[in-house]
Amino acid sequence: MDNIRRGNKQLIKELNRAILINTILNYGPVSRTRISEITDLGLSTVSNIVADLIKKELIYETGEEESSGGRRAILLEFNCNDRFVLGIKIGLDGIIIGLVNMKSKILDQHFIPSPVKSNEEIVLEVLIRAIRDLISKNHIKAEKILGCGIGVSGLVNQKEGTLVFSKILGWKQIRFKELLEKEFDFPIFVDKDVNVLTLTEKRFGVGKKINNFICITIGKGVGAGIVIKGDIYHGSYGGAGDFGHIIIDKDGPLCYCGKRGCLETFSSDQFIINKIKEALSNQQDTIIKDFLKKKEDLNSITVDTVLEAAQKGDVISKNIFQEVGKSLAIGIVSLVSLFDPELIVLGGEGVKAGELIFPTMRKVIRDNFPFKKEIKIVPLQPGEEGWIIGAAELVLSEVFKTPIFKSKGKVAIKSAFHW
Amino acid sequence: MDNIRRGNKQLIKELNRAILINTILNYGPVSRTRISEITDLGLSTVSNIVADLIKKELIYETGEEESSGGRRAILLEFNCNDRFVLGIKIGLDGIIIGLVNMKSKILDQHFIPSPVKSNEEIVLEVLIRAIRDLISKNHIKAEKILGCGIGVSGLVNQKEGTLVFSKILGWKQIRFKELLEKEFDFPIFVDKDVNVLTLTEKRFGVGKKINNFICITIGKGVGAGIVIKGDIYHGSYGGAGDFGHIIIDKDGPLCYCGKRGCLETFSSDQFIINKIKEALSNQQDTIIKDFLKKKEDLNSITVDTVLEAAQKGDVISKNIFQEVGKSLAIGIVSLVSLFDPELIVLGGEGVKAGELIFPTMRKVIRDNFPFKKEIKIVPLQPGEEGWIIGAAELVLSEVFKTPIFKSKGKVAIKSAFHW
DNA sequence: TAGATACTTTCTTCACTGAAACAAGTATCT
DNA sequence: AGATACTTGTTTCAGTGAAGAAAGTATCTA
Repeated sequence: MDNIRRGNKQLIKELNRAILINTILNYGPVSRTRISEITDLGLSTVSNIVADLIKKELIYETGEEESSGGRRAILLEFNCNDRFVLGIKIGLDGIIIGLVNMKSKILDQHFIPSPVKSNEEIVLEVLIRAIRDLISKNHIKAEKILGCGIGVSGLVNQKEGTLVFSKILGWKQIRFKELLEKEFDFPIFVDKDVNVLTLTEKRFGVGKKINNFICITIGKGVGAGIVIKGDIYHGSYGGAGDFGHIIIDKDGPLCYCGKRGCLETFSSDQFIINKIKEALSNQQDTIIKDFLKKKEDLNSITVDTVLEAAQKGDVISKNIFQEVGKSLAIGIVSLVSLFDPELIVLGGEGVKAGELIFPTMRKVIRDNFPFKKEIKIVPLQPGEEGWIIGAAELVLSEVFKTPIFKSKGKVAIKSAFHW
Repeated sequence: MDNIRRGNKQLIKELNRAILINTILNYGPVSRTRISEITDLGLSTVSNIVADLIKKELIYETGEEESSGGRRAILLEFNCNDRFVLGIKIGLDGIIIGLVNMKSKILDQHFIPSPVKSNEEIVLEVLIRAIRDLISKNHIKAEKILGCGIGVSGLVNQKEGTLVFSKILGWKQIRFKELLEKEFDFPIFVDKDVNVLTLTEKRFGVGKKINNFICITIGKGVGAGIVIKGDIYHGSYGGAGDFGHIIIDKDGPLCYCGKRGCLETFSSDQFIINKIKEALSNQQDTIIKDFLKKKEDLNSITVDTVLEAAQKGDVISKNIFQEVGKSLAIGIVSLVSLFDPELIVLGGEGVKAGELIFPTMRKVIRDNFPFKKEIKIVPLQPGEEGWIIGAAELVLSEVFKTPIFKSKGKVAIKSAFHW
């Protein structure tokens, strides 16, 4: 209540423009009359606002509809290629950068191999060059870029736009926002990679119309993006959704995070590798042996090695994935108890092993909720687009944010509703 | 965005009235000029709205302030005793019912001993009589009652206003809303007891200015009320916050809920009783023996018995409480990993044993987060007011809800901003 | 040409706004 | 004590500009 703007003509104006633009985004191409019907705004009001928005080049007329017995309707469309957004995903393998239009369509994307194990300066240098290259290659004026969103693995301070710490990347304290904003004239937004992927699912994917859901990523680590009442939930200090570090075994083994019995100690890539190494050193019968050139070459084993073995029918390997499935299920059971979500989405590298993990996982979940009707669990198609679109969405969601709330402090980005 | 009202004069009007009433509620008694400063509304606007609200008897002038060098300010106050709300808490021991004014002050309250193990009809009958008695005893016209909030232990369907199932009360499928609304002309709101208590803390207690926090109740069961972005989070099906049934030991003992290793199997009243019985049957040395008249009278042991023993220094009993503390800590660690809240509040019967439980709990939490700065954990004073105020708040929060959102379906309650 | 549908123009309404007027006090000087 | 200046709080009133209503225009079909 306290953070709501007072009512005056300015608010009405912005609000109705927001409603109108959103209607065109969702229903477009669409006529004035139809907009009036959908939004319940007066026809003259719609006409006036439309005229204003056309003048400002935010929308444009794009032909006529078939007649339905009278004058043909003039269709309106959002001018989504007038300005652009950059979406960046920083991963262990490298950086993916994409140019995205205002309707979240990827226009161009590039991959820059990893500058991992680098320090702040080098990472930033690579990013700056990548951004400049992308902009110039697409012949876009820099002032047409609305902003840049970055998704990165680790603990992120959203407000400061810094990566506080990332175990996987081996980085800490990288001031993306501050340093990139020095270089460019558009705002930078940073968030955890899981949250970025979750955002994509919320806006365009399986979570589109769902208010409360959780998107779990399985891979090097285990994380979760939490959507509550339609928004990503970050927690008070940005650390929410640390699904990999809930405790599923109170007297379990020590985790690198300092706790005991974390889910991640039973389900991450490292767990799989450790398990298979253990099996090998116990002389257990697994075809992984045949994969190794030298017998001692244990360090060359990756999750993909084990996955391949399991897919070829190796029992030991299959069992390991099943065990991962069981542990994930235990974690999900707790998630469901706490969040009671409508949907759980599974993403990340780990879905590649889905066939091996999910059946056990689903079974354990079912067994644990005998009185509850089946919980909707949907695996995601792997791919890079999700990350880019989500990162770009960090910017777009700000641009198209409902103009009802007071903006405290200096405004990071100008809302589309008073361009 | 889709659920936001379109901008027009009506919205401006309601919005500014809402802002003004809220300002008076928060800062009152307060002058027109001060309201203008706080809200940023024009002075003439404030005067106009005030005149309107005085006419509608929502606010009134209540004397003058000391002069600060000029004309004395006329103070305005919210007319909080013009209408009333009922708050009911249904517990194992009985029903507490309270008459609450619009500023959440309890004006009268009564206790009706338990109709537990009764069927739907009897429970409803008792409630109806209790409500009638309270209203007539206080000489209040029924039309002055805005609504009635009910807090009850168990799984609640908020929308339907039903208790779906309660293990503790042994009830299922009680249609509070439907049946009580047949009897009375005001709307009924039902929520889980934990959420009701949490609501009180959010509005008036330690959580007042905190956006994200969790309120844990310890007692017959273990539950949690979750506050996210200032609102209680219910989950998609009303089951969120089932903290007692997160899994802290994946291979732990079977819980009555059908899962294995639930927190509640390590921390509820039943756990404490079972543990002490076990100790007694193992002939361990505890002064509880002396408490029992007959040696075999094991079933007379309650948590209070064990608590008394522990407070008298009984080592076995003390250890049990410490074990509870440890298990709760493990659960809280997972909560923190998932929610990253600013604050954790501890309430419920269990706080009586706080001295025995909390030190261990805090230590285990600290040990588990070596890299994290201390987490704020605040125990609550036990008492009944919290339940009543929270239950009443279920109604008041609807009455004073920000008038920005579209109300879908038929409106449950008329907002104060267009009385 | 009648009827339907889409859009535009013109005019009205009404809640906020800001400036000025008014009201009622304090401070200070004679 | 009375006059004057200043301060603070409230009301009045003309003005603004957004939505909205109604009437008019444009364009299509049958």
